[in-house]
Amino acid sequence: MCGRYTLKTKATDIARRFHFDLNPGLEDAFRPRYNISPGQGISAVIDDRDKDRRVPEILHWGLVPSWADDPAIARNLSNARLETVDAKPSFRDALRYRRCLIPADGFYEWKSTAGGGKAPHYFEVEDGALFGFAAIWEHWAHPDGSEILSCALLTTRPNALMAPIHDRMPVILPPELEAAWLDPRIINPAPLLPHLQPYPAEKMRARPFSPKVNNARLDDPSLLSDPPPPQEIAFFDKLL
DNA sequence: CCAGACGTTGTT
DNA sequence: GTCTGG
DNA sequence: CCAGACGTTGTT
DNA sequence: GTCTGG
Repeated sequence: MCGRYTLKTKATDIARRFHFDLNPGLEDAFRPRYNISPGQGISAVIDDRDKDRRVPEILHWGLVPSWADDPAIARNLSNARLETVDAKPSFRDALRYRRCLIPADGFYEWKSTAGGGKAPHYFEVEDGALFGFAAIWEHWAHPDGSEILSCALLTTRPNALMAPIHDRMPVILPPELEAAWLDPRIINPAPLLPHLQPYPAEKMRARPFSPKVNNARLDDPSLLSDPPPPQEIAFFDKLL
């Protein structure tokens, strides 16, 4: 699955890469992040049909279906399986009408170890370049009148690079598909889905990571230079 | 017809 | 074991 | 995703 | 809201 990622690229570079205007007031939302977790507000890019342009949006990571009685259901819906997303009542409308892209420049997956432990690994695309996770979003009206905008990241089977670490991986949009994925005029997503594949392993790289990332309160650049456990380095070296 | 679920991950 | 916080 | 809490009463 | 189970 995908339950943690980074977005450390400068806000102006993110806006340029995904073609949106960086409105004032988004400085904090787009501050460099090294440990983004479910339950937080995350930066997304959507195509606003009325304005006919791409806009940044802050969405709660964890989707709340519009019919939900309790928004706490979001805790279980931070991901949506690509294989079934078009059939699930919780996701179907969002897939048709509310697709979005989540800017990122790396993500974490945990490898279950023999002793029942978890060893984090860090994954990047194209030598650390920005990319977009394929995601869907939804709105939920609170009885008190307030509204929650929320999202779920799509997942799929792992590519060859990820398979030794984990049995799922997030769906990363091929850049040439980004425009169609965001296009709100496309309300039949079926032709898009075959283009969503496990991202090519040869365009990604991976490394074992410091267990400090386990603690979601730690969100600073020192994580990236903190050494991983020696046994995980050894495990990783054997894969090559 | 009404009642009750609706989801993912990991783990067993 | 399960729920909440980050 | 992982980490960490998880409870009451009375009193200050 | 919509689908499934009874």
